[in-house]
Amino acid sequence: MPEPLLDLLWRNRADVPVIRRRGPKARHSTTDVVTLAIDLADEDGLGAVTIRALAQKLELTPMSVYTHVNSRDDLLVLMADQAHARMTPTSFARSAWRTRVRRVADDNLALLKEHPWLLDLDDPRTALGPGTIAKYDRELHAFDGTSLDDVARDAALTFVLDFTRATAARIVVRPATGEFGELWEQSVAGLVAYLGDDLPLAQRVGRVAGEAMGGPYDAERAWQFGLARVLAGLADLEGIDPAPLVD
Amino acid sequence: MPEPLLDLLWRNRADVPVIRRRGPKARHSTTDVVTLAIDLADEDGLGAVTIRALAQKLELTPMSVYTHVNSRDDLLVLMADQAHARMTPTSFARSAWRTRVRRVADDNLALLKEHPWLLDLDDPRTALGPGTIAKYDRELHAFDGTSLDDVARDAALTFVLDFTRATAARIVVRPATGEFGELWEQSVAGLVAYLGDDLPLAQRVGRVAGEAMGGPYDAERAWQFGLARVLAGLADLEGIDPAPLVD
DNA sequence: TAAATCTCTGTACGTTGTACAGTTCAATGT
DNA sequence: ACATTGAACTGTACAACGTACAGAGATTTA
Repeated sequence: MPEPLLDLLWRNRADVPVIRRRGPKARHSTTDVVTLAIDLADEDGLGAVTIRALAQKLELTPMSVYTHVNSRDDLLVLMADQAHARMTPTSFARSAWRTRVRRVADDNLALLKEHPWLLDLDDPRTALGPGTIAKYDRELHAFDGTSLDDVARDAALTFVLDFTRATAARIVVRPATGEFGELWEQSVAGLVAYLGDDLPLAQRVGRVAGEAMGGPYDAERAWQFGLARVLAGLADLEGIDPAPLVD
Repeated sequence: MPEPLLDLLWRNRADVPVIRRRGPKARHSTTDVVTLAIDLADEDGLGAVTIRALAQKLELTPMSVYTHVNSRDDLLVLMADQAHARMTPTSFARSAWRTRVRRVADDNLALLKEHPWLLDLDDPRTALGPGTIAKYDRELHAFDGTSLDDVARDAALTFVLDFTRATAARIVVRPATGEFGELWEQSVAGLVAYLGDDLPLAQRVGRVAGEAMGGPYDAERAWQFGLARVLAGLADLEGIDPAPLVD
């Protein structure tokens, strides 16, 4: 039986590693397993990460996968932590907090674009992993030099990351083409008939926003809109807002 | 075979209803089916909404459920729309936009507390339903009298709702007690050992934020923090911000 | 009365996670 | 040297899921 999740998460520790195990050597390392699982998820989403598919990639039988992880849920946590650990953050250099926060948001958006399946994953145990904790620490430093106390600092970071995640979800999952597109258009046509002249505001705004969404520039625009709101909201908290130096 | 999803969503229309169907009368209305499905979800989450469980509640065989809905996915969309339709919004009265936006956020938080499963549901077809569209229209009106154009109005509402959803997700899903609690404490104990003295900022902030989260007041505090940021961010957009009248 | 078209049923299939009982093999204790 | 231990791996099997498909029975329409 594999080690508990916590130990698997921290498997790259310098401590206590080299107790030669008995039995045959494992054909794959834990990292191999997790990496291949991430490949599956990157290609076809979390749904494609089945024990059987993973076993095939590893050239093992399905049940042998359980030699390496205790359950599929544990595997997903390991995947998330590895993704967080492998993230390559933009340096904060000597920039003002606004710029640093912007970098945090941009980096997280990039992360979620690269690994959209992270959006479908919400296991609190992810917070136990070294990759996730290191990311948390790094991003907390974005607020260095501000007047935020510890609780506010955590809340502010959460605020930024929640925004990023929500917007990423809207940017990233865009099938919207192919034969699904036709079905959608049909539905919208029928919808117009049902709506008639009711709810004019919703119709007008929905149409405008929908058209804008068709264009390639809107995802970016929504992102900039929201990010500017986030920064303004946080600046308000600062009271006296040091003029952005690098923006 | 049941009608297409769009027609099921709009089944309460005054138009075209009374064409007497042939065969036997259905033992349940579509609304019955959806209501019972919502009951299941309210009690035990979306995972409890299985065709078989629903069939049992309806005193039908599993396959008979498909007389009323085309698929489980369609059912979920119907559930979401009904939840939106049954929402009882707080009146805007004659309040300032800040107050109105606050009401929108509060109402949505209440909705998500009542139906946490809405957090697990992300089918774009929900936007086709009358309940959802009416909600969209009502909430867009929160920005009446501001300088926002249509695109910005949609973006602003999205911004508020995304924040609400993210915070609700953190507030609502709190098992955290029972025997799971022990397992968690064990993990945290082990985690402390692994962490040692590394990442002091993450440790300090994480501890403080974590302790605050234990207390009953913090969920509320995070909510107020974020909501204040959202309002400040939007106020910034307004440029000249009319003093809040009712706050 | 016959045809059409509904509701509802029973059986069955494919896919999923994974429990359980082995088999094989390398390191350890004697 | 040899038995013991424990780890890696395998094969079979089960329960739960969504739902395809073929029909049975009821009720309206021609």
